[in-house]
Amino acid sequence: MRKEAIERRNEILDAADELFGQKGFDGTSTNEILEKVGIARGTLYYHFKSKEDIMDALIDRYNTQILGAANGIATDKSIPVHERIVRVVMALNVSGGNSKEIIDHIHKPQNALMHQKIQKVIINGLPPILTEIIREGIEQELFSTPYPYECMEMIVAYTNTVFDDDMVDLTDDERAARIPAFIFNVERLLGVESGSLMYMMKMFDGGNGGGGHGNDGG
Amino acid sequence: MRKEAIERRNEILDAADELFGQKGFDGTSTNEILEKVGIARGTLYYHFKSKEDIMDALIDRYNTQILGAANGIATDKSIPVHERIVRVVMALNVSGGNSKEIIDHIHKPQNALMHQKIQKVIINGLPPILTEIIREGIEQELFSTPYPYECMEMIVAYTNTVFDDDMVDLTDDERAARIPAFIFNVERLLGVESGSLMYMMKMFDGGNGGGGHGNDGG
DNA sequence: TTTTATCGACAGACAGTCGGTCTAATGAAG
DNA sequence: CTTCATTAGACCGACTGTCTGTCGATAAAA
Repeated sequence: MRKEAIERRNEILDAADELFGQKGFDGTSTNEILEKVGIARGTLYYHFKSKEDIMDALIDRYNTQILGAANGIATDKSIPVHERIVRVVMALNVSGGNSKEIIDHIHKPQNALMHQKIQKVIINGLPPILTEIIREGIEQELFSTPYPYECMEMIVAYTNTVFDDDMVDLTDDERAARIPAFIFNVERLLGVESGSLMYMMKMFDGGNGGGGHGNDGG
Repeated sequence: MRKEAIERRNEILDAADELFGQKGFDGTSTNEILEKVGIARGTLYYHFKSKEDIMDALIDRYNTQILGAANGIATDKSIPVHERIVRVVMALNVSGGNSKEIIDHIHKPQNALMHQKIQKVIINGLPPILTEIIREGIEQELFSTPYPYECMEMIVAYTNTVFDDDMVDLTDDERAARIPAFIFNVERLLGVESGSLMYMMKMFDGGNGGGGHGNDGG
């Protein structure tokens, strides 16, 4: 019945996480949250100052998870530079990583505000991580750009927008067709020879399960 | 007192437009709207089926205005190809065009859903318009890319994200520093020689009034 | 005893509904 | 031409149910 504050907080966050994911932020009432946890109204507001405060705390969790995962990949020097970049970006947008579930969660129509807040974290948090990889690649003379940061910013902005089910309605085929174009553009941005990153196609296919977000194409 | 339905509808939309711009969608109550128009509750719901319905109608208006303006510039063959592109993009993001006011309007923290809906219109509606310009530029051998559409999609996604006050917190100086990098990257994407688009810097400066979204930097 | 966690009744605000009213136009009867 | 009945569209405002956030009381730990 009575619990440590942190424990209760997490119970509330877990419940909210699930409910927001199912019904969206606006579609979930505080009553539903506290009923799910099995606490009274006052308790909820003892731990959180508002409903939005719950969402912000949830986003903090996501932040840690998403950027932590990204950082983990980014600093793993056993993975070749090329591959690291794709993996970091893919972890968010295409493949079936941990953070992918979060992102999918967020991509419900009712979650506009949460979506925006997560996007903000990604667009501000991911480029610095990726830029470090690029610098490494520049040192190894794999890439060549005077603006590694802005380069990454552009790539992240793109993938977060276009490979976002809410923003651009693409069939699986259309999405697949975007990938060579995307790789081509990335090659140009990073100043590498055309075709030299095309081998990454297979990573998208593999991570994607042959289709995209929905069921896989037969 | 008694008016044509279309007229009333527009009165309501005008009021909602202003109020949403000042206080955001969530921050504006239907009472405020109907008081501003000077009508009763029932009247509001006679003309619109819900509050969100009002927002959607408002967005339809924006669509027409934004994409209409973009199209007007895009098809004006008296403007050189290079300049047309910048102008179309700038009309949304940087300069003080008509649609800029709408965009600024939308960039209030409380307007996440409206923001998202407008972004969706832009990311889906603008690249086709811009792609036509690019094709013209390719014919004139100004540009060279096998993926004009995806190129434009990337540029639009970028400007809509990074030059968006809500998404990336940039000082006026930081924003100004992004511009040469942005132009450089666009040059690479469009396959033109480095520096050949740099003259466009002045367009950003001019349209921007020397600063950015806030008061101009001294 | 003091602090920390919990409770649940309550207030205030809001979106959307519903039965009813008002008005202008139409048209038929006087 | 006038008068009265009818109708449909525009409008009204009280009301309902729901929701968020507050507060004083209370129980359990420290």
